[in-house]
Amino acid sequence: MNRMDASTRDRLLDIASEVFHQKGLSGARMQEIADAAGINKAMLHYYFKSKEQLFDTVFQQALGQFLSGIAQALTSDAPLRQKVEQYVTYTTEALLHKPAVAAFIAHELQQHPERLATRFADQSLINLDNLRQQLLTTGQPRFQATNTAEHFFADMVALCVYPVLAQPLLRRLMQHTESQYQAFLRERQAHITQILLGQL
Amino acid sequence: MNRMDASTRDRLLDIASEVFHQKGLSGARMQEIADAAGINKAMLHYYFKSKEQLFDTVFQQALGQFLSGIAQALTSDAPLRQKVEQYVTYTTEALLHKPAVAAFIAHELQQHPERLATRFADQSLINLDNLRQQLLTTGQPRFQATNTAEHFFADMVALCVYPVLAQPLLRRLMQHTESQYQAFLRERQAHITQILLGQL
DNA sequence: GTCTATAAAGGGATAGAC
DNA sequence: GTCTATCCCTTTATAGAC
Repeated sequence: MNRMDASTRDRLLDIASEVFHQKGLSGARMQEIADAAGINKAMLHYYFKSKEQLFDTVFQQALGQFLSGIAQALTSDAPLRQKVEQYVTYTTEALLHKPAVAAFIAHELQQHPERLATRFADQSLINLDNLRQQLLTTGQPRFQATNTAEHFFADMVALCVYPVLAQPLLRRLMQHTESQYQAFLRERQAHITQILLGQL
Repeated sequence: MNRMDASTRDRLLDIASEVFHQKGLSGARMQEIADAAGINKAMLHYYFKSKEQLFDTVFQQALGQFLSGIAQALTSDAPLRQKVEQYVTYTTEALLHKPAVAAFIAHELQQHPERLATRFADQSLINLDNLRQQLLTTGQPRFQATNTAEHFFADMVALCVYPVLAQPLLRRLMQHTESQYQAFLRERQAHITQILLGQL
């Protein structure tokens, strides 16, 4: 077999992801990726035409995974609490395995927001109306404010993602070891549901 | 006067900050900074020995401002609600003027957490004991849990910072214009205090 | 598919005139 | 203080042998 091997390509993608997540597009080096994979640059260019193309593949994959967690939670027709728990669990576990991915996406989107265009060209998969409806029908006064769904959504994502994204900072502020901080992040899952929904 | 002009240096720092905040250390180009300042690379190297040194200055300045907001809130002896309001206002306004700085700090610390060392070498300015005490004495059951101060603190920072940091993503998800999103961020100030402290 | 060698461009840094 | 010209290392990308 001499045609491009898909499993090799996937292996290279995984390795490239780690490097890109850590260093970003401009900080990553093709040489470093090749070294980590035990091949040379020429080989890497054989599988991916250019650094740009390799990066795009890595980035769209990371973004896709991140957005799919959101989309699943928002399009689900589960009750509110279950929806939240589902998102919090999914996101926390995903980020615990790839802590650098959140800062990576934020940093790269900062520079090129148009990279999102691909995702939202056809349909805006993510619709807050469903969530808004659920919030309003709780009857809770705090969920009657304007933009209640927008705030609730922003809160939920922020509470899950930021503590991972800012781990280097927060961990030092709290004087936690790495494993203490991981335990802290796990502890937050219940805490986040609590703070968002209270006794509901 | 032929000796290095401090006001020129400050002007260069401001311009360099914008570029570094947007593109990071590895993405920024000395040429671009020089162009934006209307000078040439040689001049830039006259004021700052190297790109590395220019970056360090920019980074430590950004980090210092970010941490000072936290330190002020935590060391203040104001009552809890006032403390929170103070932090939220300070941080929101600061980030509205420099939206890229949050992602910049996160991205650069991800790669070089040791850049924090300078800040925490002598004293750990930031101490959660004071906050913990205030939370416990509210009598509120939800503030009796373990790590209550850590969670409260992480929540507060996350709710303020993440929506700015992830603006390119969230803005598109919510289909807001830039000014709509800014209004949303201002609206969040009251919302964040409310969600953190409730009717307390 | 895999390698070595090298072309080609980019970008940080400095020499030296003014 | 400010500029032009240039050095030189790094890094992407490809040519071409096996």
